[in-house]
Amino acid sequence: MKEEYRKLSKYTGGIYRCTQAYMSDILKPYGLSSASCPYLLALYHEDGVNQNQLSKELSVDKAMSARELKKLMDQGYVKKEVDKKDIRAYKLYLTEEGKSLVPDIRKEMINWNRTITRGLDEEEKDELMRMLDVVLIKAKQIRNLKKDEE
Amino acid sequence: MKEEYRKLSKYTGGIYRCTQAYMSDILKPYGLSSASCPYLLALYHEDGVNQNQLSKELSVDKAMSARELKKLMDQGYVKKEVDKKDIRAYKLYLTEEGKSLVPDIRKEMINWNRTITRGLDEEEKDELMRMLDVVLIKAKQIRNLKKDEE
DNA sequence: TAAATATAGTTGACTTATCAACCATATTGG
DNA sequence: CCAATATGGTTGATAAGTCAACTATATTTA
Repeated sequence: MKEEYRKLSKYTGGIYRCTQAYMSDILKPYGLSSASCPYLLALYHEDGVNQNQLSKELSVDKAMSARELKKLMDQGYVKKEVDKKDIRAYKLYLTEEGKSLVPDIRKEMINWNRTITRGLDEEEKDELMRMLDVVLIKAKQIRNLKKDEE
Repeated sequence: MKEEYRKLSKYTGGIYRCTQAYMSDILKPYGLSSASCPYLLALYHEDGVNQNQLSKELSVDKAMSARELKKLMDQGYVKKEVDKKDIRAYKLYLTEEGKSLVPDIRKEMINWNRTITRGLDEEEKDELMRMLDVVLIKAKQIRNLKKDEE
């Protein structure tokens, strides 16, 4: 990786921040923020998970999830159910209203991703995703390892 | 990109956040934050730039740069000089103290990047960086375009 | 050259995100 | 079984980052 000592985080951070800025504009008319969007998209595909699982899936702190999910519940897009097998935990679901929002948001997200990856062919995009997946898994592993040391 | 509609920002965001968390621990003994680190590394390579140029290079808002650079100046790691050709602007430099910090930080950053990219061979890493570069350039373009519309 | 516009930097209000401490319940191992 | 430990969720404090409004100087153009 030669001189690329700082670039990985420059790239990931930069792309992420541009994405947030863009989506934040797109989501404003829906009364949604760029931070709440990942929750809607994730719950659309995986019902009934709890906040910790969701936080890990999205690589964010569970405190963040607690607050964002509270907003989404207040807006009526997400509902919680106590998990009968573990009364500390909630099972999370989209409401009908929440579900109806997702297709549009998803389209916008696809559109943005397609736009910023013009310049790569389909095969390269697949490669990029595969490699980012490898890197993210590793990065999360180390982060969790560090937490266990404490 | 099939079903990958949300994943690019999941990956970039996730990798970025893990990196921040890791570097934040590493930098604590130096009295530095993960947010100030990019400035030290960037200035080590490119002296005499101004805050706007630096902000663009790092894909952050200039307000962020103003505040982080102020901290670094208070700590004695960065100094400003009024640009004689444009008295609105400052030219930014690392102090000797600032310069002496960089090699260690850089080593840590390289080490982290090497660790999270284990699983990719050298050729793949180069490919990854090249593709992320293409994507970031595009993402920044659109972001700037949007600003001009306003 | 004067007016219009653009650019550099700062600040206040706000969003996004983390960490640490905490409560309550679950799980594990003596 | 029960003590120790782990896990799910919440909250307060704080860091990271954006946006919009502003001041001051530069640049463009009519």
